[in-house]
Amino acid sequence: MTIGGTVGAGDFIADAVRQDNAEGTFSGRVQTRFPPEPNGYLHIGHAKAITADFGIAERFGGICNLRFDDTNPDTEDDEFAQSILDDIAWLGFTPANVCHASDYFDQLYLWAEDLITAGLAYVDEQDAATISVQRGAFGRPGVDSPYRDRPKGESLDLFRRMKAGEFPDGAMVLRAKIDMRADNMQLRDPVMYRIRRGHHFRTKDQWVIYPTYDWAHGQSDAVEGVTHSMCTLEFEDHRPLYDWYLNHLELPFDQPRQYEFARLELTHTITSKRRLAQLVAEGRVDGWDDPRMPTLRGLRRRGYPAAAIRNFCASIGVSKTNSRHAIEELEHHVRIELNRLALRRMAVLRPLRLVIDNWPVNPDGTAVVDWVEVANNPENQDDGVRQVPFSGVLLIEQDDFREEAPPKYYRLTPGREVRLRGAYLVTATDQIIKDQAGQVVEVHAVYDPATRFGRAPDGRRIKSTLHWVSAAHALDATVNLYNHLFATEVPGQATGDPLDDLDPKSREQLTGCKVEPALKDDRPGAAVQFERLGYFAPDPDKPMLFHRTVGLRDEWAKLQARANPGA
RNA sequence: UGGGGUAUGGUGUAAUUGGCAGCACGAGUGAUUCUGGUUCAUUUAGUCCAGGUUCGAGUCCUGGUACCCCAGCCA
Repeated sequence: MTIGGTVGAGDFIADAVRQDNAEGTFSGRVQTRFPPEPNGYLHIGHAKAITADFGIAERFGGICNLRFDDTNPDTEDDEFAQSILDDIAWLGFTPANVCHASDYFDQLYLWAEDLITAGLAYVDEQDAATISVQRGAFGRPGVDSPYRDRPKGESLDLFRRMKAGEFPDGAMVLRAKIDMRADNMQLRDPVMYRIRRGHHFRTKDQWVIYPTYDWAHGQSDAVEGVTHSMCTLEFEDHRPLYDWYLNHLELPFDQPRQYEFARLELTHTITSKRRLAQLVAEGRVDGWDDPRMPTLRGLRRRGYPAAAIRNFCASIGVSKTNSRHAIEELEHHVRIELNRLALRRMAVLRPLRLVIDNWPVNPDGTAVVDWVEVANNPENQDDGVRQVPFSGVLLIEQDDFREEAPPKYYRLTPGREVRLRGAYLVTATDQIIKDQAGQVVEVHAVYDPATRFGRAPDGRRIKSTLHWVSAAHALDATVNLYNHLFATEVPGQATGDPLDDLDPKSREQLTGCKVEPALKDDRPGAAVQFERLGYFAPDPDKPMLFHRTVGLRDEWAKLQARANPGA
């Protein structure tokens, strides 16, 4: 996939693959994997990893597996596994195989016995705190466990009895015998197995010992025939361990190689699974699929097309630099997609009555109703047209009328002609009705009958086009405005708990909104609208654009700044 | 404190491995437009610092600086 000309040039992992192919390292074979732990929902950060994993495989004619890294029964659940499956499919990727680390528990166990037999692993009966102290510290070497040099036969016996369930949780662990004085902390006799009586969502209660990440990961890669194993930067220190295990085992394939890249960070966005889980647990959001959440499901509910997320991930590429991308970059890709495929609808969030004084009436005194034809999507004729009822009493957005127009304000103001989208050109009169508080509640205008469908026969230029609904036909709607959860972020000021930085306006509920009748079929009650992008997504997979709300908030701020340069 | 990494416009990311610092987002300006959207044109601004090698350094050498990761029986 080539997006914006930035991909394909050469991220460093692709370079490595090309070099391997040139040298015949894996006989030209390329295989990757996406290895989530099923302990939460996928978020935008995972999308980057997925895109990289599947992308590398695809670019080099290889395959990519989905592998659940399910080595910790305490935190994992089938609910999460299912959601991950769904989200990957929604994103548009198809794993070559769906695998589980737990599929390899037998093989892992056998390999562990091999290591013990080779004198490269031992059972340690100390508790976690003691082992931790013995590990030493940065710049200070660790000390050997008193069990480090126990006879192989003794370790083997103990390890078998660990598996058989003869010891309580935490009583002992299996450790690799590497080097307690290594500069790299990962090499100070890491734990390979621990006793854990948690209920595993796949293997149930079959096992009471579970492999750690480090012991399971590289070996799982090897079993599957992975060639290029990509993970995030914090595992760089683990690579020597990854290699050490593999070096001491008999492998069915060439030894895989681990590559690390920077995880995705986005402004205004929390991409820590732990934090997101906390938000859900504390009830600060409605769930993992709350439209304010940066989870794939949240983004989907917010109306983000999968293609936009894919394109974004492809465009930012893969590097080892810790960086934080601007959320605007993601939004840019969302706009591109939405502009292409979103259906347009008209809605009025804060209604203002607009009365057309010269609108005709029927012989019985009722107002004429003119069903005008409006394109569903001007960017795509195939989306067709719909009929929208126009009549003498309309509702427009309060923001679209100003009694006294500031400079550069092009919308309705007394004496000015604007276009009502798809309908007629109208000119506001001086007649303005206000309530006791001085608020404008009704505006009057006259229409030009020669401008049906918004076309001016004389070709006169109209600066502004407003959206509108017919008061008699409009549907009542409650609209939820959703925004990023962490919109209040200030650069360099994010010292405290990011959860204290929630944007209180990340969700606003507007009642008394009016939407055009065509939205009846689109379940307006369930509507989700994201104001900064201005789209409307009653059905997450069928986004719709609101007219005129695009960038309104920002534009309005600019407008006011221009109008009052001093303020 | 030891080890492992990373530094290129406001934000990200490239540079054929020593040869004109390119692209995207953002921002500014103008044009177009039945969404103040889109589209088009255009402007702005960059190699962490100090030395060195070289005809020539983002790239090589020396010495600094800043930031990230590592002391779970989490992943």
